[in-house]
Amino acid sequence: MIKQTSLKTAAIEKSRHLEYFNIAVSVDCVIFGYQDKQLKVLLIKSDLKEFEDLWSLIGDLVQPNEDLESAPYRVLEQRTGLKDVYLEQVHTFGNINRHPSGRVITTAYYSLVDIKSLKLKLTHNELHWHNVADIVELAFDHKIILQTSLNCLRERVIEHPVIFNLLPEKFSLRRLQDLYEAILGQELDRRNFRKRITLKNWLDDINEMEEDVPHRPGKLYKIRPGLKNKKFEPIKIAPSLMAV
Amino acid sequence: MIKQTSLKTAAIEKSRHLEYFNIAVSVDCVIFGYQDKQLKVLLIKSDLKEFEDLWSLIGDLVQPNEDLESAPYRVLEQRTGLKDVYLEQVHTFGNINRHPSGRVITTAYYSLVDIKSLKLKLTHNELHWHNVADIVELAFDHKIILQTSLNCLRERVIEHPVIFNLLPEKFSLRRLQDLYEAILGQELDRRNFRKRITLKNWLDDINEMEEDVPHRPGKLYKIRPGLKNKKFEPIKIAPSLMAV
DNA sequence: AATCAATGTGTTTTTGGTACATACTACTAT
DNA sequence: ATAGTAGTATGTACCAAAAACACATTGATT
Repeated sequence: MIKQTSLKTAAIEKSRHLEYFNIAVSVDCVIFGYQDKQLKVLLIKSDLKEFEDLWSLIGDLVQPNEDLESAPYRVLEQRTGLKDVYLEQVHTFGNINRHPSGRVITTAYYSLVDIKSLKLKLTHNELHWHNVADIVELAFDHKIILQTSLNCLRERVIEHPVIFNLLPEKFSLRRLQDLYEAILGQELDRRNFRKRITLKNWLDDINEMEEDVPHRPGKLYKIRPGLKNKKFEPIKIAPSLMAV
Repeated sequence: MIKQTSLKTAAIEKSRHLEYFNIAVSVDCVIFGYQDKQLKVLLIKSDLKEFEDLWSLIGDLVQPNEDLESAPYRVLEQRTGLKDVYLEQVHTFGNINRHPSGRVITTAYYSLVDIKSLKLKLTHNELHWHNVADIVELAFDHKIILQTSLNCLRERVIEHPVIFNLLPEKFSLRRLQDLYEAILGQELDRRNFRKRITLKNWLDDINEMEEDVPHRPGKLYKIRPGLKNKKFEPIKIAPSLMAV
């Protein structure tokens, strides 16, 4: 198993003895998942004595021969085996004393993954899923990083079809609504929710029904092909709020 | 006069000979201004032979003893003499080859300043204001940084009262609308614009009129005290789009 | 005095969001 | 088998905000 965190710490301790502008650069991944109506985040036990018994985000130093953007993909693949995940840069955190072992600036990314698709790989591992809502403290400044990421996710999820990265391929509208509620932290009206989702035209009705549910089964849907990992980035023309 | 860019380049060239994870960290400031109905950005002549005759953003390496967030404030004060400017982190750029002198990861910030308030300091200087709309090429990856920053600014300006950092203390609604149009890149309807601005309740009518204008003078306004540099950050509750 | 160019405001229409009620389907307990 | 329960599924009325739009006002210029 990979023991990256120790490597990272050792390297950071080494770096503090170098001169002038020697600052270590890392990435930290806020890996979101969804299970049992709860938004989850994948955490690892901190290996620093300063943060004993605290959990931390999964991160690593940026390698000299890799693009910054590539680092979180590498970290995610090393930790979870997943490729082609949805990743989004959130913010860069660089307070002087944010890392006890030395000067480290970290760029935070959040990722959305389907917990079921990597369940087996996590057994016998120091990684665990935690309910986002229940987290009270994390190592380093990772609590703030988590909060910032969650805020970004909340904004993003409303207008862009990224939420489906957290769900299995087929899902009912009820499950989708549960997920929205878990992310947004508030209950939604079922009828209005369904209206708006159909309006967005993100879903394909696949003519299947839920099975083995203890009630009337709901219809199953898939995300329309091509939408799931699409990046909807900057080149957004001026919004309508102040239109002519 | 400060000759930071050369220092930065020299330091970067030195750093490439250091081992392993030695990556330089810089900040780049996209300093927006507004004049003659044009959105402007403050640029400096690149001092790298690779980018001869190209302009670049104003940046510097992050010092080992300063917070990342402090660096852009320092850069801005050194370059323009301005304190208490409005600054916002945009994104961090870290492609391997983005800087020809070595591995540099840069965090971009944008800033909004009133051009008039620092006009004198820029004479006999290698700094110049450029029309954002006219820029076709910049040194490094600064064109993309500029575009990304502009997109952030566009989003921000709609909901938050930050635009006033670009204006003198007193201004007419017409000037404000011109500025919105310059930023958003589209024309706005005067009546709807005024309605929405008054609805936002950001302005104080100071009972003064424009002077020396070749037409009917308009009323002058100020931003309401306390709003100008206020940060309206993350703790934003779930938006109304999907409310109960 | 008449014209021009800008400021300043009000009304209607349309759209989209919110609130809300009822019918339908499957499983469960009697 | 029947009634009850808990979920799915859908439609309608109301309200607020955004867009489209027209006219009166003020001051400078001719």
